[in-house]
Amino acid sequence: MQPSGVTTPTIYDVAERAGVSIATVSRVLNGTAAARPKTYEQVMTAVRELRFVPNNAARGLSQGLKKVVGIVFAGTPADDHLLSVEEESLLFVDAVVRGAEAAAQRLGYSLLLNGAGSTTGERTVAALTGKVDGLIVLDQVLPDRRVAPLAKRTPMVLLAGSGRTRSAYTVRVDNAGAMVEVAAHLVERHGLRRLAFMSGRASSPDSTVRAQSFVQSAVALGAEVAPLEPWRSDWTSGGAVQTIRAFLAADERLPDAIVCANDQMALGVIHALNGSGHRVPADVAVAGFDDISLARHLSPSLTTVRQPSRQLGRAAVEVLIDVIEGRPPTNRDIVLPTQLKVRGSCGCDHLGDDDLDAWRVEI
Amino acid sequence: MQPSGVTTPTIYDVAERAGVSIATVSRVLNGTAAARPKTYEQVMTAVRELRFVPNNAARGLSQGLKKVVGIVFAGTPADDHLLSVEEESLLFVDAVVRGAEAAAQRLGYSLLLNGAGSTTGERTVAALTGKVDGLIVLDQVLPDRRVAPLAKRTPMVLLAGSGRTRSAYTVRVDNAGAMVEVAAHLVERHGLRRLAFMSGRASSPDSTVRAQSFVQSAVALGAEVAPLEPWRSDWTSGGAVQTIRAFLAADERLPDAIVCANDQMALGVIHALNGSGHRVPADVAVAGFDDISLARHLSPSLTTVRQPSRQLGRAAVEVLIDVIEGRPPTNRDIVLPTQLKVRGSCGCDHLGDDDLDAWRVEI
DNA sequence: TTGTACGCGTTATCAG
DNA sequence: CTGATAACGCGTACAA
Repeated sequence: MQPSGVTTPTIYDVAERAGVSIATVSRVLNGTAAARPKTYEQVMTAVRELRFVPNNAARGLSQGLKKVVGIVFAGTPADDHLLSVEEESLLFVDAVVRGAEAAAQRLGYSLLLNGAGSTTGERTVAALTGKVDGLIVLDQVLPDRRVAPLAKRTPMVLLAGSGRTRSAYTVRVDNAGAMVEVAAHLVERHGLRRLAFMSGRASSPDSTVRAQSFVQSAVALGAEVAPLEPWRSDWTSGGAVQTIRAFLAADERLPDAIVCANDQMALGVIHALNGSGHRVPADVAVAGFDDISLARHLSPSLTTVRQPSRQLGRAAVEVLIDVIEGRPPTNRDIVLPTQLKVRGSCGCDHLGDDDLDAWRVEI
Repeated sequence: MQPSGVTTPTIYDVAERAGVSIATVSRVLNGTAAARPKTYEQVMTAVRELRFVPNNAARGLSQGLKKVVGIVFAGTPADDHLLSVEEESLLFVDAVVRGAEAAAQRLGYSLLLNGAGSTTGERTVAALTGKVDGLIVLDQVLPDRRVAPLAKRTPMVLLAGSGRTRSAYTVRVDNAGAMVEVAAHLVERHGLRRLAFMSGRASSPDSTVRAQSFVQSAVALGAEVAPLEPWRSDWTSGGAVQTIRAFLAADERLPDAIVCANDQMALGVIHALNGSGHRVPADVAVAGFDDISLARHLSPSLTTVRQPSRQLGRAAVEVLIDVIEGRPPTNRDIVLPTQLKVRGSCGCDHLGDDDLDAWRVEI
């Protein structure tokens, strides 16, 4: 029964040791009802001596609430042989997870982490249903039309993505608005005309929305944007390096600016450009998206759209738990603000201290 | 009972619909015993129609196995107000978590994520005991002497750290050996004599071991190392920037090389140096530790010690599950290899393509 | 091959 | 204020 051989004390052990019934133990432990001071003490010392910790499985069964929320991200292919290859994961996802974890913990829940392959999303989500009270599903794991049936069975909030799904709660940023700002900055402030947008994986609504909005507003401002497809990459720095190299090998003329769907690709672009003798931002400007923590500490520092990643995770958890506990929020589509962070890679002189103080942490 | 109002079908619903007993349902679902083809089909269609998913709490209670392993990292202070400050988290930890998640999933387990504050480590770990079958505890969450009592109650593996704890399984890298290599490279290959080591948080055995080993071997090679304390930072880029600025403000002479306890600090060091007109590696060489995925795509690319972060997570999960399922490994201290990655920041000409092919991922 | 009935550890409902 | 005892949903001896 306990394969590991270690035996854990149960509430019965505590009750016996304290000379009371299990009901009493349960009550004092949960503060459900007051107990006589003496009884209280007896129970507590028994708990301490036995180092009793309630079995969450039993508690979950009894209460119908496991106090666990799951978060599913696109990333871990089930196939093991791919693991060695895909070493570079999405920093944005990690930040979201951190925020979600902190929020869950604060609200008395735990966070169950779960990667899903490109084809396993639906199955993964469905299976997880038995282990959690609710789910946070990130961009790219579930096509919009798969959401509704799943959301009907389990409290569920979609994090990032298009925001077009009405069947579940959504927490996201205004991708479209952010790209309008980027385009405006590049075209109007820097007078750049020949632009390119490097997309992430095709299955990502986030990437798609950013691309479309960027193209649209750039064109509206009189600039031209290179065809999207050849500029597609895979969200990673390594992938972006490859894409740029392929482009350079084809001996094509570089655009004035390359805007990337995330920071990691922007990094790769800068690296590849530097490696082939091109200067950023002198020869070509580069911008990213996310504002990963390292972005400001690079040379050149990265111009990017700040996305409140941790807060996204946190908001998602808060909404989810509200739903789980029967307080469905009225706002079903929460949109958090973005902020254009103008730094060195677009050609602006970076003052270097934009918000550095915020980074100080006592040792 | 179900605060969210959604009702989930149970095994009884399936049994009724299929016209069999719950025992039969359980058997076909778990493959415990063969069933007549017809019965099998009846059950499976009922399962499909009802979209039945077994309740993990019940299953865990019944079997004494929750199929969940927890991982505890130092990082999320319980205090909410600190969240806004500490935005930069350890990339190494994120990588470990990714590796652990993938491994857990492959072995049929789920990963429960849990941050612990500097003072809450013990309590957090103890409380988690009720939710999981075993725990992975990262560097910095538990002082060595707190490990034994906890490890006695729950299968537990320590990830990173000194490796000095005999009371639990340990998975780590050879920090000391790695630093010997770094020192040798800097002193013998580059002829540098005046060195400095930037530590991470004082509570981290990882940082301490690296520092000690580096100092020792550098001195043995005839170099001198600046006093450790003024060079201490907090693992983050932002912290490192501050440390360097403070140092420069004091108008002290820079060392020939600054070796950092992790890559993020190395990045910050380079950034701060660049910002004050110093050139890396021309004026001062810089090296890191971890080899985060971005390290090779920076300018200059980062010389660092590659640490197999994901594999650490994976190995920890594998060991843990072996213990949980009653197959205690004989090797209680698993040490994974590190590799010195000589790149641009130490002054070596970086060929640029060291292992770039490994980063290609199909889109 | 299948069904009955019990146990897993908690919480919660009732009496007392 | 406290103690029996019935769920909770699933796995599994034990019988048939």
